[in-house]
Amino acid sequence: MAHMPENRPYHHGDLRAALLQSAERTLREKGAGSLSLRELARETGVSHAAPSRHFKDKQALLNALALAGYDRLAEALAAAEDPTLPLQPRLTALARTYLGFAMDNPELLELMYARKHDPDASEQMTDGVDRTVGSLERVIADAQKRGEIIAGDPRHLMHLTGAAVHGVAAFSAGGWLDPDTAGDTIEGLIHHLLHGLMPR
Amino acid sequence: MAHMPENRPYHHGDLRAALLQSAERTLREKGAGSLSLRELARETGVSHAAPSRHFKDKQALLNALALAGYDRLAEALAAAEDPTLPLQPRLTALARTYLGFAMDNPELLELMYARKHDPDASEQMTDGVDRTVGSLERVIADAQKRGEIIAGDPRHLMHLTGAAVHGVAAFSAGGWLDPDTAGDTIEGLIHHLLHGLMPR
DNA sequence: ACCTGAACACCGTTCAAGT
DNA sequence: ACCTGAACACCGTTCAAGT
Repeated sequence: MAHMPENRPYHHGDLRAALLQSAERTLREKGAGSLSLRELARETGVSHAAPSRHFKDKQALLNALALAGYDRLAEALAAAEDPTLPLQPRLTALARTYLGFAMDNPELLELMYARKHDPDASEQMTDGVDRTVGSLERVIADAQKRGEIIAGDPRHLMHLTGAAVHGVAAFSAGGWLDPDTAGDTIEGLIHHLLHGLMPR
Repeated sequence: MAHMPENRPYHHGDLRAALLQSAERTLREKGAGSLSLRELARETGVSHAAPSRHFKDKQALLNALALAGYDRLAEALAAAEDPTLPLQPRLTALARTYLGFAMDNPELLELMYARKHDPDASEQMTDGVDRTVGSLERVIADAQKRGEIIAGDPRHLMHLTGAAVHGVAAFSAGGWLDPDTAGDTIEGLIHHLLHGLMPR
């Protein structure tokens, strides 16, 4: 009458991780709007009340997804950071990486920047944003030291550059910018930010 | 026993407009997440099934809200357009207007750029974006004619500039950029886009 | 510690029927 | 034409109870 393996209490090991993984699939395939805790529980083969042991409510699960997103984005940016490159290609590589993440994970990006601040989780979010834009700050500070970029508060320049890159990425991920030319647009953005739009 | 004025069939005139108005209040006060058709109907004093005569489903109501948002934004931008101004202040005025709209209507902005495309309503959305960025295109084309901006596809320059401005606005509205310095950031963005970040 | 089952108060959508 | 009332199939959240 033993109809279940005995090596785990009820399910297949780590419900929390299983829920997050299933949630990310649903997010990618059907969007954040049609993500239901009950359906998630169903897919994972667990009762509808089980998730509440791991996430106090739906928002907590969404927050966890967003935080994981920041981890992956920050990692991708760190991997794209190449201090041996000249300034412009170095910045362009970062911007292209951000754009790539946005187009591969449009729903996740939306979630990451959604204004649903559990005032406590909002700390972690701000930290996620900081880590994400942090690679930019290093590049800018470096370039200033070498005199390749004008002086000025590096955080101000970072915010401005980061926001601009995010704007192109958000437009592209949202479908308002032709995906085929999004790469050119982001390249043009970096170029014109560095050289200016005015003649000479 | 006449407990209702006879000059209207059931409710107070224009249910569609009443629903939209009530929805926009809820959007501003409690966010898009807690916007329910049933509660809207309750507030408007009508049965929960009544809204369906005016909006085929919830998404249709959200689309209508977003479209109204584009109308208001495009109108504000058109009002801020001053062809007698020199290039930089002229662009800065547009960017500041966009930023102001974003900070006054953060939830509405999110809705306007949400990727929930009923493939039919998506046409109207794209049109809304076009009208919104359209004022930018005129400024850029003008400036090119006067030789104040380098030659090149004006639509490319418009997309790039528009996306950058949107990025700063989205960061500010989302709370990732200090609201007190958002104005400086957007001014810096326009300045550096025109003059470049590189020395000389 | 971790999960279940039942219960509660909500949803959006549909559809016959009323005025 | 416009709205109602009832019905259906879902939700998220909570909580006693089981293992």
